[in-house]
Amino acid sequence: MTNPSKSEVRRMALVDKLADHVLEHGLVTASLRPLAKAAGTSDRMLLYYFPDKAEIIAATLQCIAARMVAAMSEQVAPEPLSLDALSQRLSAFLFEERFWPYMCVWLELASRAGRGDPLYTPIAAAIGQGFLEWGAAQLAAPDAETRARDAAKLLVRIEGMVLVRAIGLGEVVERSLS
Amino acid sequence: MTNPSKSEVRRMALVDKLADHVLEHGLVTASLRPLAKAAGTSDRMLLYYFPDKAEIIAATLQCIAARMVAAMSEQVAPEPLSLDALSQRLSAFLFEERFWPYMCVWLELASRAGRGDPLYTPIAAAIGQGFLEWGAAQLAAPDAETRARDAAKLLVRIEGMVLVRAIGLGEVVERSLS
DNA sequence: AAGGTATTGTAGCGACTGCTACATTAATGT
DNA sequence: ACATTAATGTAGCAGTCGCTACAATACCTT
Repeated sequence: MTNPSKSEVRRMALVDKLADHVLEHGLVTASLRPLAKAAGTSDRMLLYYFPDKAEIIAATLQCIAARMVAAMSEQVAPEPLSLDALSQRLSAFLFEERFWPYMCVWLELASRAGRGDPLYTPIAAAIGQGFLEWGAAQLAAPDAETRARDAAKLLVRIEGMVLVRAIGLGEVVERSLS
Repeated sequence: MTNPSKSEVRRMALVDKLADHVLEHGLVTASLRPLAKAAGTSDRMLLYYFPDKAEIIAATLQCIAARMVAAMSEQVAPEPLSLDALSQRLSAFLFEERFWPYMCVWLELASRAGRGDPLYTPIAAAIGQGFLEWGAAQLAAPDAETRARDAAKLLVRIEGMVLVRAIGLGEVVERSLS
């Protein structure tokens, strides 16, 4: 059922602009009026298209996650890679300037999920799971067990690199890859 | 110069209670009135002992960091350990219930530092550096270069485990350690 | 006891928060 | 052309934010 019911289309266009704003400024400053202004509308209209702020943020984060998934789909290697090779490759593009905003939002999301916030926890878990599967599909592994373990190691590694870089220790990330 | 100038003592006692509150509820809800209530005083008094909120938070975070450092000092192994062994040992106690609040605050701190916030960035970097040195001192390594590299790997690994666990994928952390 | 300083309470300011009531305009179907 | 619904603006509410002016108390020195 294609359901582009006009208002649905409008909602999506709105969410797209909201995603831009959140990627640029983060979740901390994501209050209704600034968000609305960034989307070229009013807080009134945001709450016309969505029941409340929580749903606005959820939709925005899902949009951001979808963009990230799309970007990562383009990054599939032509052939399976070892854990080290994939770590290297992954870090190389996750730290590109255009991707870093996603990582920043991802960190904010994780920090909220860590506190058990019911809005953010399931979204974060889903995205993490997506990362994990993406990695598992790219890894060269002799058997399923090794694949699962290496995928777990990969996830831990890249998330660690993201966090370490976020706190300004980018050179430590480099050193860890050597 | 011991400078327990009465008001200094009072300040420190205050900060101690603020640290408790932040560890329990996080930075998101750390606004003046709730903080003051948790410390058994008023927002008015918080701003009597500190010039502004930024300094209050900075002092509180430094207190939290100091507690963490103290806790980790007790966790030194009797002898140098391999990277894997130390990872295991470290994760074992960082994920204890009493330490997890520190990790949650640490995540919040990192997410703010990632956005370049001038208040949080230097504090986060200093704590990260501390982690790094703690690890380097515990690692068994044939030479300085290996030690530095392994310490970097250790930091990335444990930060990754913290983040992955925060998003609810604790079992992935386990798998990555196997 | 007097005077000065350190500490604390009360009250509030202006800005912002999520959200809503009410009214108006625009689009749509009949 | 008219009635109905969808979309939007205006205004505001009750609450919170960081912060401050003013006044009162408590304490300490002389």
